[in-house]
Amino acid sequence: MADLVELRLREYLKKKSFRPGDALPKEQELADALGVSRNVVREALSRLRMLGMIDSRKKRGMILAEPDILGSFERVLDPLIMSKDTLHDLFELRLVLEMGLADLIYTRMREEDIEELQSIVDHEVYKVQKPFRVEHEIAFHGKLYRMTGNDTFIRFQSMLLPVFQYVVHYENSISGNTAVGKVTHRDLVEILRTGEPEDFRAGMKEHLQPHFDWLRKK
Amino acid sequence: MADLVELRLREYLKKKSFRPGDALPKEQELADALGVSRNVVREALSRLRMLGMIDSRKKRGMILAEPDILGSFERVLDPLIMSKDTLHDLFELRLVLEMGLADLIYTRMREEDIEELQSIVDHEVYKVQKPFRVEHEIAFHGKLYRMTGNDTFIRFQSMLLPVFQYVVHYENSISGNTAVGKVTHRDLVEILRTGEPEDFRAGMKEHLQPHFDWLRKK
DNA sequence: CATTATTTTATGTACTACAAAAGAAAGTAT
DNA sequence: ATACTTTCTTTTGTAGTACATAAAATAATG
Repeated sequence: MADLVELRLREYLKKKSFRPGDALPKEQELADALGVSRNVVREALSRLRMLGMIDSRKKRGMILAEPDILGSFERVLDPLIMSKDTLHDLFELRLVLEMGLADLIYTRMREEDIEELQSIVDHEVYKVQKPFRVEHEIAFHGKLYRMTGNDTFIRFQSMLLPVFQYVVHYENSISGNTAVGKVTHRDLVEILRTGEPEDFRAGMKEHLQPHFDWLRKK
Repeated sequence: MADLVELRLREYLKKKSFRPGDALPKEQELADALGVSRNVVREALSRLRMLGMIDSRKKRGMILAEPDILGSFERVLDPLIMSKDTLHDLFELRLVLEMGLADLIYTRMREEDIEELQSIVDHEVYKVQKPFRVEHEIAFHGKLYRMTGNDTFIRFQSMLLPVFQYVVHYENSISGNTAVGKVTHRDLVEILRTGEPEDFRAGMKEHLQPHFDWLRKK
């Protein structure tokens, strides 16, 4: 019944339209008000605390805080305990995100971003073993996400990294070698320099084409 | 220090490489092993239970379960307690998702999906007040997400709905009226029938153009 | 008036006790 | 001997008490 108390607390916070920084009633009062023991209230509060919705200090009581949207997400994103289906779903999600990035990137990118991307592809070493390949992928695509200037986005993508690695590994074990698209990272940088968002989307599609092919095969 | 215990439990589960369905040690044993009271262990367990990582039944003990990736997410996605910045980030995320959907949709869509989309646009009433407009948006774009056949995706989008409404409302309060793109839902359906993924992406871009313009203005 | 000491108060942790549920075991009847 | 019922037994779930700890509020002191 800690579930219920959690729900009640949530409703309470909503109803009273608390703003971040406001103080909450003390644990014992909440327990009395809800007709449960302080123990149960603490379990529920512990959950909200984990989600970053509240912050509690001794004596001062508890304060409503701005929840960290992605914090809770990170805790369950462990490829080891995810079903293969979910992993696959997240892999597709990542593909969709990369395909949709173009407009946001073009809206926000600066000259120095291009330079950094160029530097990243210049440091890429070809025909190396898998671990390094994955590193390159992360460096390049990670920079693309950062260029959106969207913090939630950036964190989201870094959370999806282990999932990505896992699926790439899985993909490898089937087809034997890492699939590489016709459009390289270097090509994408060139497109960013001279092309339009549509061109970049088309290039990214080519770059990711092996993954899309793999999807279709399944 | 429930934070710590939570972390420890998580490490423990990872180290022992438990599979869903396996039984966990009982609460008292965990408490003894970690050198804390059963109370603290319960707080940590309560968190994991909330995340869907474990499932506990009386007498039978606790079982490791497959976490519900998005369940925890839903709990904090309340526009009321989110900062304006985060809301904005999520709005952008939604735009990116819609722009990237094309390929997945084309890979999975069936004839009856088109029919349903057609039915949705046929029922749209023009020049109606805002609440209905939002309803149409949800019906149409929601169907697009469902056409991907990706459950995680579908749930993710339904979670983002309130965020979307909130931002649309905010957008309205600034520009005075709801911005509408040159490409309508009806046009998009037609593209799905006869066009290629690239055409759909271009159409979607036009459809969402007012939102992108709004982003640039900020 | 400033600074220090004391008190008060709310959270954090530990421990005990008991209710409830559900599997395990024992007992009984056909 | 098997099927059914009854009685343990065990483990989670809830309640309540006690005390440590930290920090704010208040009192005391120079």
